[in-house]
Amino acid sequence: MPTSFERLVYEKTREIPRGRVATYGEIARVIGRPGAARAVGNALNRNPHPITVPCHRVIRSDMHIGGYAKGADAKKELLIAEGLEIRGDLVIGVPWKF
DNA sequence: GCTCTGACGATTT
DNA sequence: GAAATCGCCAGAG
Repeated sequence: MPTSFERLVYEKTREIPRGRVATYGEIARVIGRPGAARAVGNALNRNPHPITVPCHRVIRSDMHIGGYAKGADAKKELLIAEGLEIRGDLVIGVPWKF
């Protein structure tokens, strides 16, 4: 069951519009836990709402693809399908500002 | 480019 | 319940 911390993570992640991306650090910051980027990744890793939470739009602060529960490759495809460009492990996109 | 260390919350032991 | 371990990380060296 989701904790309050996880709920906040999912809530913010859901606000990311199609074609935009956000970083783990950004999310950690807006939910009031700056520096807890790892905890955010942990929450998304056990994403209990794969349908409503587009966790594939969350990438690393250096614009790298990072990881993905279903495989980084699938994450790339999803981002490409939303109109983003991926070069190697780099995501060429506009970071979403909460 | 890589490796090491730090920081945070969840899970496991 | 406390300590150890893990994770889709971040920043410095």
